[in-house]
Amino acid sequence: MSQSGLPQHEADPLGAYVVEDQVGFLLRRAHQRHAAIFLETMAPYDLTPTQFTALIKTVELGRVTQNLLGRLAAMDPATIQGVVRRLVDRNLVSRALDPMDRRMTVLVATEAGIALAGAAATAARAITAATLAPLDAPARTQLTALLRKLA
Amino acid sequence: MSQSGLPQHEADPLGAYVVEDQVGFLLRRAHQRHAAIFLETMAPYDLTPTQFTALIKTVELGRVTQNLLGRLAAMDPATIQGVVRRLVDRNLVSRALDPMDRRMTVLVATEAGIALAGAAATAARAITAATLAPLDAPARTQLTALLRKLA
DNA sequence: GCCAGATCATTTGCACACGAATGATCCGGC
DNA sequence: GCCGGATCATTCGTGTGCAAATGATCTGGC
Repeated sequence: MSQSGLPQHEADPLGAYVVEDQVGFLLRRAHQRHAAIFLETMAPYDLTPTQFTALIKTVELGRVTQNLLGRLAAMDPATIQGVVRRLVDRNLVSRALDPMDRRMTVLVATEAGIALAGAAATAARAITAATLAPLDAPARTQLTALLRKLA
Repeated sequence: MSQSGLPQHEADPLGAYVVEDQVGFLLRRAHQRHAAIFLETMAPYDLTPTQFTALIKTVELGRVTQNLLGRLAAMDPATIQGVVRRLVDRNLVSRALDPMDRRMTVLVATEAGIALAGAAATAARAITAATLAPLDAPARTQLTALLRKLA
């Protein structure tokens, strides 16, 4: 009852479902590859993608609340907490209490943080380029536009 | 020395670098959103994206080595180890020693695993559709093609 | 036969990622 | 004024994700 050409298995219970063709699988792979490129290129500055994003946004904003920073950098409160703690431990960001609202701690990038952010931003351009290297110029623009809509 | 219209900060040390426009940031956001959709839709089957992928591939292949499964499912040995352990704990996959090569353990999906994979594959189609919902049909095809090239 | 190098699986350590729960604080409405 | 609901930050538990190290085993070359 199994004379089909299928590999050592009777019927296919998956109904022609192919994991490798699904957006989710492809997104996970692409994200993994980018993370690998990021960590290697950013190694001199010892910043992870999330740490880099949080630092950049803090520099941009001047003063931010931790939760707000998390929302802007796409991290939930539980995640941004650890990220900020590591930045504070390295003296790239400083905490200050907000006298107006004692629930909040205001974050400000230190001089060292601003300097590192500037240098790291240059590396980040190279990371974007390396990630998009398999695509030609129009395809890069297209991909970016499509991903933005997906958000 | 700061009469520009920039927000409460002197010069911009980032050189017009905008994190939100980088592929890495967009990939991370898109991946997060997909994961959220996945977990919610797959809740009845209690499978994470990686667990689902590993299960599907095991069902497809009939018999696999753990490391090979990891390579096919885009997970390194350290990661696939935990994923497979959880599947084995739930009796969706069984382990067997390979008498030909005592380093390897051969994985086979159980009846329950095959049945669950079939049901979950249906949910997975809905997940792909929901993830791509913000895009029209041609854009979906385009995005999938672009992501594939990026891998 | 044997040994060097490769491969398999596991473990440890660190860093996201998020749901859920907690305690402190703020705010609007009454 | 006070109280219920919202917001801020933290913690816990679970699950990826990967580098690096380990021990067991296989393989090719000699």
